[in-house]
Amino acid sequence: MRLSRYFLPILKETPKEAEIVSHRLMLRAGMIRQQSAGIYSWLPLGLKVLRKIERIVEEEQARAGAIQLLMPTIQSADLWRESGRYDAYGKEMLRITDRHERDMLFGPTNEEMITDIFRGYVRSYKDLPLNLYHIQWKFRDEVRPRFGVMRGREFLMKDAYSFDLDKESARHAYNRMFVAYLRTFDRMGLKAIPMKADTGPIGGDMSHEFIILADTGESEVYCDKSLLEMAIPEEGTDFLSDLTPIVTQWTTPYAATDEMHDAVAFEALDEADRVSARGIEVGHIFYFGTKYSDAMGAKVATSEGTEVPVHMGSYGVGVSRLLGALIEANHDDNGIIWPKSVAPFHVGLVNLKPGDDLTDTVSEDLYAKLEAAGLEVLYDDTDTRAGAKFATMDLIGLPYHVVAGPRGLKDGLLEVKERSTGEKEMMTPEAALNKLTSALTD
RNA sequence: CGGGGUAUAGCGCAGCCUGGUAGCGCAUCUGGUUUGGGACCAGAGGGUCGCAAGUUCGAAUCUUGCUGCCCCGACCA
Repeated sequence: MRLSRYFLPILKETPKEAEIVSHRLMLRAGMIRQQSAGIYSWLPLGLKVLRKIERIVEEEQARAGAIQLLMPTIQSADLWRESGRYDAYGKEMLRITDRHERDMLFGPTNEEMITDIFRGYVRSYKDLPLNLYHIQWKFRDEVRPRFGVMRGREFLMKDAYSFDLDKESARHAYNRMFVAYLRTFDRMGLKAIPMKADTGPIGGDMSHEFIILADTGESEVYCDKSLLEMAIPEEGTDFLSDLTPIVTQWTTPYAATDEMHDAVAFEALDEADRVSARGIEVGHIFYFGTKYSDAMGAKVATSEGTEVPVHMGSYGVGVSRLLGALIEANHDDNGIIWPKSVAPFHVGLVNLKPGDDLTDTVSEDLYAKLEAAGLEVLYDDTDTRAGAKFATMDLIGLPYHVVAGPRGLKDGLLEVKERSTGEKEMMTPEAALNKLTSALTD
């Protein structure tokens, strides 16, 4: 992409409403635009990152056996009356009336609708287990939206729903999502720690929040230091096998959010192993048994020919929130530092002197070759000063910057800079091409 | 939902107290000089002063009501 043809509205000054660093940087880097409290337009650069995150989520969901579909944002109130939540949900649910005076709502979540889909088609235990998910915009009319996309009213969420014959198989479904989440966040370069969460009326030990440690987190969290270094399940993990050992490994060390915190158990740890920090919740997995299948009549026939309500679980990832969490975890004074897996572009190629034959020729050639090698390149071909170009590149945080200027090209050299370390190295265009392709394609 | 704050050009702000035709920096446009870490000079364009009512000869400024947005707390992917 040529920067001269792109839409990248960079702000030099920080809008005053932005308090936390991720919100500031997203606004300054031209990723989002606030349209109303807690409601944002996603500008091209922000949308690109959002899509990369979605892609990773989709790949890991598929690996774990979840099937993607898409449900609407607008739902009928009748479904929610069946489950009893129409009245129970409260003011967070945005209620809408259509032209026929029918009660509708903008979905804050989709348990009712997925249960309706399930009961409409599935009749037999032979069709289980089943895990259906979608990535769709949700609306929760938060009293106080804040922190940019970290607590918006409209937000993009991945929500998966599992259906199983009994509690034991539901546990396997739960474990599959547990492992998928470990891998998903790891692939984004995030350390997400599963922490015991409140299970509500169901009880048991089948609810975990996945928490990123960051100073600007909304809640206080406590965990055993060993969790920070624990190995992530491999790509080749067999999701059909018993995943209990992995889940046990990850749930045995102490880890809890504020509301589940057990100070006695925590202080039993060696002092050096105690981590207490702020956390951002980016995922939440939950087993809720037959709550909705009972209320809505989602039953299947067993091998004995009897009918039983299915056991369900739900598994959420805050996709849009993850952008905020990623920036909170990866930035410096100059701007964002994107992990390679979610960067909007892999390389920022800076032509320091557009109009100069040498820099133009070398830049255009390298631009074409990098793209041909499958890399996404933001090519700064604009006629602005060097300082402004560098500042922009640092702000938007692409993993590698390549600078083509007259000074280096006298000797046939470009400068290649790694954004995360700040390390700069002079090399020929061929060497730069090799270095970047090997660093960014794996 | 309780408490606090704020609203003036795309962004950041001054002006308001003490009413008299709206200003600064950045950004934008034109011309020139510049050119390796957010250049300089000269000129130009751009504002229903959040909305409504009131007071007044006259309201950004005073009064009342409404609305938006932000912050702190209690709740949530």
